[in-house]
Amino acid sequence: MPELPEAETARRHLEAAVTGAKIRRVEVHIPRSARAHESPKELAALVEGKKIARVGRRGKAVLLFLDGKQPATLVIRLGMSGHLRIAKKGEPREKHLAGVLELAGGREIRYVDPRTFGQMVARVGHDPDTMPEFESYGPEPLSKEFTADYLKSVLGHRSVGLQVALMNQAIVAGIGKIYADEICFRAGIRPTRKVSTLTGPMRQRLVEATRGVLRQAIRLGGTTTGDESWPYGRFQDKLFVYQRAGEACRVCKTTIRRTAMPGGRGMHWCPGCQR
DNA sequence: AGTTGGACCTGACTGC
DNA sequence: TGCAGTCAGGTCCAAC
Repeated sequence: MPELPEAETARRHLEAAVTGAKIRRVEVHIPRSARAHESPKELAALVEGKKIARVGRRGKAVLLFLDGKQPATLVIRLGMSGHLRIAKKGEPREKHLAGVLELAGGREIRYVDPRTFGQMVARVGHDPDTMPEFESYGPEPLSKEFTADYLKSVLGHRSVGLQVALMNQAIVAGIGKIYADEICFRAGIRPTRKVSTLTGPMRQRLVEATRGVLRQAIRLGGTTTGDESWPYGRFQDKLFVYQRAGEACRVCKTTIRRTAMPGGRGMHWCPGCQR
């Protein structure tokens, strides 16, 4: 499921392959994937005929910065099964092909999204901070703004558990279930711990664990899980707790537990390593 | 305001 | 073998 490291891997892939390319035409095959727009035509009108000046990222979203008469940005939110690939025009269509960006020269960027939780949104301008998608977003976890002091200011008065807080995009952008579990493990803190009770050293460990886990995952191309929608990753071999309930902790041999979190979803953690 | 839970969606998996 | 039921989770929205 694409979180920050998977979005960053996709960003780097696209940056190398399509920077400078012109988008001739946009096709929307799953209308729901353009649901932020009145119609797919509105999306196409903002994108067609423009050049990909740069490929960026904000949280879990990939951003295509487009130059033309009216500069614009195509925001691609991958949802939980979204996947971007470069194809040659005429290659067989994927089963859940949601959208196609046809490039000058016979290639195309294909956006495939079986569960259709993701979407493509075109916005005017190049500044993510002006776009409704990112209005409430917190800092990038790999930026200088993400510090122990910042965490103190934003978590001090909250009663939610740590894993829920890490997945809140308004607190920090780009973290989902896999990395929230792994960050809590590496920081040595239980995912259920109420964030208002975190100590100063714990907040410092969280900042370091977040950076360490995300950087390593980016280096390894993200995480590939069972549903093969993300074929690039090697971080799955480095997981300590995510989807390892019932198995022995790789550090202390304690059995990894799965505990239901609000919403009925599970969090994975090691009773031996996490306090 | 912060928190919780349901809804959206499809493929993979489980159990009969 | 096949079919129904359950789970997975990013994000939004309604309700407490």
